Amino acid sequence: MAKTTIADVARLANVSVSSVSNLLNDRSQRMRPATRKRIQDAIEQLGYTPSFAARHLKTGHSPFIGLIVPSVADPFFGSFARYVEEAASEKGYQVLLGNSDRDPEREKAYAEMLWGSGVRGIIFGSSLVKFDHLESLYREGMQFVSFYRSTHHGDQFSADTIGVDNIQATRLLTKHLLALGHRRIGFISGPTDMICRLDRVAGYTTTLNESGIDVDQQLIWEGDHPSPGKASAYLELGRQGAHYLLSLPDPPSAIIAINDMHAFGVYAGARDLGVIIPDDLSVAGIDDIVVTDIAVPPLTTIKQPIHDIARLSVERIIDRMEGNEFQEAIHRILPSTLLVRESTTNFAGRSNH
Amino acid sequence: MAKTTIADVARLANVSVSSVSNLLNDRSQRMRPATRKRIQDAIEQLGYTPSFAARHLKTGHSPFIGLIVPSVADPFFGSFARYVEEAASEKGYQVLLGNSDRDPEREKAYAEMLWGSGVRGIIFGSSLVKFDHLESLYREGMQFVSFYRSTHHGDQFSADTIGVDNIQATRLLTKHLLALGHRRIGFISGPTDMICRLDRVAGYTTTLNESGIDVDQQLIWEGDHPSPGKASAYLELGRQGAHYLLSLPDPPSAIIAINDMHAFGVYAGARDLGVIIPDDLSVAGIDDIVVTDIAVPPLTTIKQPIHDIARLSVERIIDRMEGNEFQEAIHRILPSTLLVRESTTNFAGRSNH
DNA sequence: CCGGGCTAGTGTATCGATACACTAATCCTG
DNA sequence: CAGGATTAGTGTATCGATACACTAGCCCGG
Repeated sequence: MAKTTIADVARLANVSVSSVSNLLNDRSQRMRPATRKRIQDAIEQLGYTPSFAARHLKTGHSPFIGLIVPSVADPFFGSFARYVEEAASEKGYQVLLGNSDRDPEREKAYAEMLWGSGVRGIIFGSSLVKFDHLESLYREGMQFVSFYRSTHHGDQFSADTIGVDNIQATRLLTKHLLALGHRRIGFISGPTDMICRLDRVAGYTTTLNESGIDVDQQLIWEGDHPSPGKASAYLELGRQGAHYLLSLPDPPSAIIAINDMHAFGVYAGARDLGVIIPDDLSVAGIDDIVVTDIAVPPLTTIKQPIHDIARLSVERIIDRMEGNEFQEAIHRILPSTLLVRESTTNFAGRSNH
Repeated sequence: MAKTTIADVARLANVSVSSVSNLLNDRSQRMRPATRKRIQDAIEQLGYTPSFAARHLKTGHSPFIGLIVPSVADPFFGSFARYVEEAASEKGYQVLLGNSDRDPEREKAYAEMLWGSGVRGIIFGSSLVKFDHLESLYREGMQFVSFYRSTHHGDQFSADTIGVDNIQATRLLTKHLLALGHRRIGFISGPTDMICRLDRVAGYTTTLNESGIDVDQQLIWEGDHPSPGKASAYLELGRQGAHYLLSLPDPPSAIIAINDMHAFGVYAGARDLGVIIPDDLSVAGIDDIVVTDIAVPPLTTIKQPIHDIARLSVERIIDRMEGNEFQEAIHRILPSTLLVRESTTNFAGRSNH
């Protein structure tokens, strides 16, 4: 019951605590195999595990990384969290999870708690347009890696960013729909307080412009902030957006939603109004969350390489924490791919109404 | 950049470190208001935050709780994790997340890492039938609370269990389907290595028996373990199960799936075979995950009070960690409710084939 | 056979907070 | 006004590991 310490091991193995410590920290090059074995046996016998608290107190760093996402109840971030945890645990790190609901105050409070707990690196699963609230922590030495922040908008400090090209994502979707003959394409966005969202809107508008189509601002629906904590909030927003767009005098024949949850909300909204997908309306999302391919109809979407992103994020944050502090920030963009499924189809002309 | 310590504060406020520590730990009853203010000002001025590592080393406990779930990529556990984190952070605790894939080895390894990190309490989001692999940790003083483990099967030690009555859950579903006229009701279970699953199967079989219907073992499909890490694994299992059950010489007219993800797999499997839900086949799940009500058709399911369960779990684990160690284990069952939606309907007689 | 260099370790101050045993100064109370 | 009780603190050993400055013993060259 009483915790066994490094001293207990040293006593049993008849060596000094220093030697045990050296072995534990891979500084045992110049140690006789016999001695090494004695120590290892003692560790085994006592079931000794080092105290991270003591180690942390002495060395100043802990085997923890922070992960802040809007909400793990969102299937997309749930998957992301899962991969982050997996990669971290392979490297001997543990993940402290925080849900921010995209609230800068909560993000800041959380990050500060983490700092107090000895965490020196945080992965953000999503980022607000402004990063200012984290500047003071950065000054103290906290390291950041941010997923989902494709472009850097003159931040005051250097955080790694890893993600997909969000502009490219909506560009692919918009081109796909244009190729199917759609000309009035709606966009359901939610609040554009995050960089990924701004980029996604931009990809949509620039692609339309390049194709000689004027962007009709009426076709861009920007929802309010959802009430925090409700996993179904995005569905509801998508539904509201669909109601709005489909009730326009000249409604769109296709809708791009900012993510798959919003897209499924569009499914519900369309059903409310008796609009059939894909016959009357093509719908596309982004993320490829777990249920997209068994939805009815299966959802056309953009698949993000979130497994790779998670692993890379973990590698980077550990690199940064383990000392190579003043290296340049990296801004890595990984490719995303268009998955064409049955929710998008050829524009069949304006249905009679 | 250099961390400010309790000694810095004491120096600035012209008191001893003991006094600062006393203030920080609410032992300042007998301290002059003026002194208290001096200390508080010094803390403010220096931006001092206590080192959790040092505190932990001295006191033996840390502000962390562990949360082990099969996978946060599963929307159900994602929601659960979200609520656990919320409740914990309100109480000043942080959540360390682990994904076990229901592998006892991984559970054990994870729990031991947590112990080494100073974590003295773990919430399990799901539990394996056997808890033996955790016994040695329990001996050392680790506390456990387990969600989803409705009955206690003679464990060697006392862990709190909080959850829903899984027997009752499938009982409600089975009765509902019987009331609709269904007599051949299939059950898709996945491996029955977890208590909640055993209970769910039991609720189904006993209810059938009580109604004078012989349980046809052919109608119970037990899938293999899914490949770890794949969020879509349950969908695939449900699909396989549906293929099997619907290809029987005398197929069921209704299927209960062990959870909603499996149920959506049944949706996919039914579609593969041209079976229409609910006309040809009624389907019901358990969990009420986020997309159930916008599925086509919306899924009849059992809603678990997972928000309450999460909060209660956090309260209990903190209680247990904070010393009242040898209190009795509690076994709390919270009510779950049947949500009837459009995926279940009256048995219409055997469709011609 | 002396001394420099190497091997295989050892001894101990230290990280930052806490807990417990102290004590100086003041206040009663008989 | 002696002396016990109370108030408002203080001093320091301690938690468990690490880092760095040591050193005992041996080898080998000159």
